[in-house]
Amino acid sequence: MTQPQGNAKRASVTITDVAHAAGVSKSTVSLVLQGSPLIARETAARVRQSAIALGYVYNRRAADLRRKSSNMVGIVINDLGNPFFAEMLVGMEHRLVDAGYISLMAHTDERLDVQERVLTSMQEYHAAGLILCPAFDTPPGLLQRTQHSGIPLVIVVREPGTGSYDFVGANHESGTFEVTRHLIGQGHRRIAFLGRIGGGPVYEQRRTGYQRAMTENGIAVVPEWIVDIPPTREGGREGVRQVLAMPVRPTAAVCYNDVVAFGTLGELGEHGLVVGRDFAITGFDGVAATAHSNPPLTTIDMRPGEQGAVAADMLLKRLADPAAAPLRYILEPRLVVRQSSGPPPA
Amino acid sequence: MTQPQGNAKRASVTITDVAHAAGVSKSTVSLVLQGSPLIARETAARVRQSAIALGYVYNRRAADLRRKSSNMVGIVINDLGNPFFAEMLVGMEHRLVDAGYISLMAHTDERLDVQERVLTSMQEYHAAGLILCPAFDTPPGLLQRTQHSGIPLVIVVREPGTGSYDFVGANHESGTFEVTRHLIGQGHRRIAFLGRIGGGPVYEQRRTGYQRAMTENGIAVVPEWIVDIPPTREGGREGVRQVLAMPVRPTAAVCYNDVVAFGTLGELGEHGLVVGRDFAITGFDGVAATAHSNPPLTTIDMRPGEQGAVAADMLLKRLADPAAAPLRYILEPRLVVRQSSGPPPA
DNA sequence: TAAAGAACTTGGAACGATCCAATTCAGATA
DNA sequence: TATCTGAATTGGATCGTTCCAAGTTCTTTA
Repeated sequence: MTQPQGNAKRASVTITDVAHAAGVSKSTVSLVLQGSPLIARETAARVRQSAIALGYVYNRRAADLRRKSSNMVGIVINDLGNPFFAEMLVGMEHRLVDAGYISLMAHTDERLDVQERVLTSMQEYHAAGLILCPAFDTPPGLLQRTQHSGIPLVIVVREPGTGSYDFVGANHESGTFEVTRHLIGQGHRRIAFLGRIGGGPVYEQRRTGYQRAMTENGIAVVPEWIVDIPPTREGGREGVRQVLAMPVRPTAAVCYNDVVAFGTLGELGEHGLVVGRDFAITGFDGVAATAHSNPPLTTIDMRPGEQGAVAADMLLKRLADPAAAPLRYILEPRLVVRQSSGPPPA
Repeated sequence: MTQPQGNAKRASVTITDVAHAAGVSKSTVSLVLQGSPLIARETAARVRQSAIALGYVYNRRAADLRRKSSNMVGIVINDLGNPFFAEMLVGMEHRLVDAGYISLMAHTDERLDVQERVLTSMQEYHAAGLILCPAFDTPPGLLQRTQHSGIPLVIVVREPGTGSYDFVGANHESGTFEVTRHLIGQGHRRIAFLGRIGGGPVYEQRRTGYQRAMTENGIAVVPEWIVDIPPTREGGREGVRQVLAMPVRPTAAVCYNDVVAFGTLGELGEHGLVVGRDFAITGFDGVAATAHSNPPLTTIDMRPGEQGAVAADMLLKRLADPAAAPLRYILEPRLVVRQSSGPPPA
């Protein structure tokens, strides 16, 4: 009734219709639309008028087909529920739109079959390039296949296998090393680590940083301090419960990421403990919410928005020069100290 | 060096190449790819083999051009920094991928020019349909123009003007009414409202619900209780500072949304106040993080993921039946009581 | 006055699929 | 043997652009 309407009859206005209306050839219209200086001013004006009058909309698929190009960029994200990735997506998208691209976005939610599907879909649509935050356990073969298809590919955060991809990542180990050292500096000795065990390189690196900081400061890590929990808010709560149940209770916990840390804030609060005074918590990622939680969270700032922007820029560079050597950007994390990491209670 | 490679020579493998290799015509290949039962089993198998052998990838733009269809759906979001919209996006995207669509996503960040640009871009790409969370102050004309282009359009959250669009929204007034009544039930009398003044219908409705609950319970709203702040975490902090400075201090605050509420948690904590005991806070939106903040937040659950899914379903319905009467879905919010809204201190 | 050049403009062949009408070719039927 | 049937296959037009080589005016120059 109300929806399509006038459009039902004439399928759509084409460049040829505009040409007719303006009394020129379709070639001329095409040139006008591309802003070519070859066409006389008045002609161009006339063409543009007819286009508006007819309600013409440019058909980019047809153009792209002929021209064998496109200005769509595929973005594949593994976990949009985590604000880290949401902020990264915002950073990417912003840069791409500014550069005149539009993003084909897909969320895999860590499911490999979905990832496979959306990647082929993006190839079928001839995306100009792809930015991929690989799902957990992505086989390196997938990346190779994708890369082989000839579409420029930038990998972000996780690096499955050791290919020669364009890559944007971060030094995770130095991050947890820093933050753990900070806690030790505050006087903590019994420090727990809340995260996944054996969940791929990023997990390993973050845990290693923690362990290295401990041993380098002469503190032996008690195995039970390393608590295996899923990297979610719920996981954070669970971790806290385990820590509080330990016979000799730690006074601080280094969390795998900010989301886990947020979960611990909720749980510790419910146990009547004031974070930063009764127990120290640190996060990892530097999502925007860390500055405003209760208490504000000491974290490792990974500047997610910046990482996204860097990835987008890298893809744009690659598009400009497809033959250049692989690009790499490894972000050096920064420690941001806030109230959540005070010294242990006397 | 490493990137495109073998693909540089032969631009790309087409259906014709596959046809040649398999010793059939391109029509046959096309039919095979579409899974037509017309083609003999062995022929189909042979064609599929050649396709794989040549590394053929289907060119959906070419197909779509001819077929005048597409399975891209445009999603335009106004504020991805707010987890409410991020969760909604996840809900939509999930549903669309399941239905075999892929999403062209754009984030406007409340900028009208960006919104205009991405919408035309999506039309130029002949998206099969559009889901739009309009930016602030979107002129109703834009929607009409977009709708006029013949692409099915679902509007979400904000409804600029009074068109006959497919719309997914919520009853905001009843939400704040409920939550305010809850606070009154807890014994609060001096209740502030933290949000934008004159920021469009959604703001108005939420404030109205608060005011109605107050007056219906015989409480006169002191004008200064309505605090005008931006709908951000920073805004929440700012609002708290203003409230705490009032000569006769309120004992509770109804926040415009969860993000504002999170800001207040941080700020109140820094003032040494325990939320839920010394001061009551309520949010609005029901984002996932509300269940794990410190303290967990009483909020109005708007089920953002569900709203997204409903919007996607609505678009799918519209695609199936473009001529059907406009669809509307108004979600009834639910009050979720958690620790942040305890009774006032004695 | 003819030739050369500049400034525009244009026809028609791509691009890689779909789709329709037409064709081929067994095997069945008369 | 001639005709018919139905299954399997195919040629060629088409979708809406771009792009190239070529065409048309109109000035300028020798």
